Amino acid sequence: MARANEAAAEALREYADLFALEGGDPFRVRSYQRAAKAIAGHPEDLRPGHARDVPGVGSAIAAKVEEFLGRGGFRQLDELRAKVPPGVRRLMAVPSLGPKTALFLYRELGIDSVESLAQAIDGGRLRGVRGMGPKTVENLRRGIERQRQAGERVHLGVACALADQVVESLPGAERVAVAGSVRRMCETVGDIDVLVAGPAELMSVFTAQPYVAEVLASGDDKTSVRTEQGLQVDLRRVPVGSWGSALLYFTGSADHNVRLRELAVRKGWKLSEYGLSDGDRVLASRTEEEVYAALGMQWVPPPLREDRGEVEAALRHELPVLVEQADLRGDLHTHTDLTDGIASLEDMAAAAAARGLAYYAVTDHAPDLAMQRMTLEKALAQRESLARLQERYPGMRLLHGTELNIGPDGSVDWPLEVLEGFDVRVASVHSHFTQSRAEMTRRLIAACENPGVQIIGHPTTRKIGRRPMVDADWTAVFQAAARTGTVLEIDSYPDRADLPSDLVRLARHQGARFSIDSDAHAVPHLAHTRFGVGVAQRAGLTREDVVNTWPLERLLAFLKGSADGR
DNA sequence: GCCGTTTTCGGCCCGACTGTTTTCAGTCG
Repeated sequence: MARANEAAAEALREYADLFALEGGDPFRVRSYQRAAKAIAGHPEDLRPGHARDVPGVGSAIAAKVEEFLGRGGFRQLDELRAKVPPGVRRLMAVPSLGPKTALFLYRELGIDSVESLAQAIDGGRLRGVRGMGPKTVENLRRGIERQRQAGERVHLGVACALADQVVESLPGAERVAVAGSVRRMCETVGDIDVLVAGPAELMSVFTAQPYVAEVLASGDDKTSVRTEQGLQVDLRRVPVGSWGSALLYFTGSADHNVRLRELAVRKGWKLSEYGLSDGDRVLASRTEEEVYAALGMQWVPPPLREDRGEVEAALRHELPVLVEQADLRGDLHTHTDLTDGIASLEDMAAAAAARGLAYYAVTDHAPDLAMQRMTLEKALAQRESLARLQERYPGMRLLHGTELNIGPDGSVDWPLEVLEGFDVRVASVHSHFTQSRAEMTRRLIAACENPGVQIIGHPTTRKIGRRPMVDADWTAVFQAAARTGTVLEIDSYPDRADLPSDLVRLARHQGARFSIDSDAHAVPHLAHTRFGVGVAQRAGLTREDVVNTWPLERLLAFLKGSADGR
């Protein structure tokens, strides 16, 4: 993936933040933000001399990017960094705290970090300060609390990118694999575990990598570092002969491992990272499959290794055949630059075809989300463009869809006769997140019962580390979804992972079906479905549970039938 | 700072919500 793009985009995001903090022109701030978004979402790697090829990058930003590609920074960024302490920028990450307030707190009260803000709140120093009423202070306190709960953990998208980078930086290894919570596809990750087999020099290769900020500990068999972004990475070197048992041990979860060790003990054996052994005799160690087989079990896919019934199922040889990314035949929730995507309809469709999809729904936002400036006329014009574009893709069916807005009362943008003109109708909550449980439950059930609604998009609306899930009686909502044949989305965006896997389990128990969608706003986002598949696997979903693994005809019949049946 | 069937200057996603305010500023999607 385009690593230079992400680094350059992050530099521009930082510059936009610092520029905003300095009171810079908001339109210029937005230009930097837009350029960052466009660069991050650009399907091609940035190359020197080609920054201007990215839409939204003009001559001024191109010059900054070119300088960044050359030396990892640019002059204007350096100057602003010298003026504004990094902690002040981090203040802006506190929900409800923007640039104006951050600068005010810094200038007037000397608050230059989230920590000093927390101290100021606890010490009552904000009392009586202009604009800092009790509710504002309480909101800030809660925002800081929410950040702390997310703690040092990052979402899986960040963790996977770093883990991939670590693996690629160790080409001298005989074997290398990511273990731990990343391998289990946990929605958030506290540290990254990587396993290698090979010479001891790999450790010094590792500590010399540019992403390493600090070496916490380093020996021949285990090295721990902290990266620039604050994440800890543990690299463990194991003998190739015990690769399987080591991978098993370091993949976890701890609870799963405990259960396996108990099984071994019951047979009079011992299981450790070095192997499954009977006294001095090693029974299995080279591969995970051998170890599980020796214990009389099926190999357990890592996303299931949480001691939530998978051990028993594996002993009975009744593990589900989990849905995989290759099973996805289509994507039912994507955007274009007609609303808030950054790529054209043509480019998104081409990328979808290149991914081998059999069907692809374009679901731009509907008019009730006013910021998107959508109109029925625009939607109908898009439908015509889509029909013309279809001729280019005999192997892929283009579906015209929409992402509706579920209003506070559960209603959506258009009347049924308009909705029926769309092949795919996703409906999502985008506002009024703080309704009571009773109101939110009624709202979501009303959406399920609307015959024009086929899929509920990102049902909880959470954003990891930023916004909690809305409060609803999920059992009641999922029962309504099952009863009406309304599909529940697993939004694959790694900072959403929404539904979360625990709720997917609950919903499946109620008989609901799911779609695993990218919610792509740019070409590279189409690949995010790997994360959505991880959520589904952790919940034990099979192909049958996921409607966009189905052949198109079956999918369309299901969507239509569920609408008719209400 | 970007961009151009509104076109080389003058717009730029726009409205709602929140908490504070006495007429509005900041934040968010």
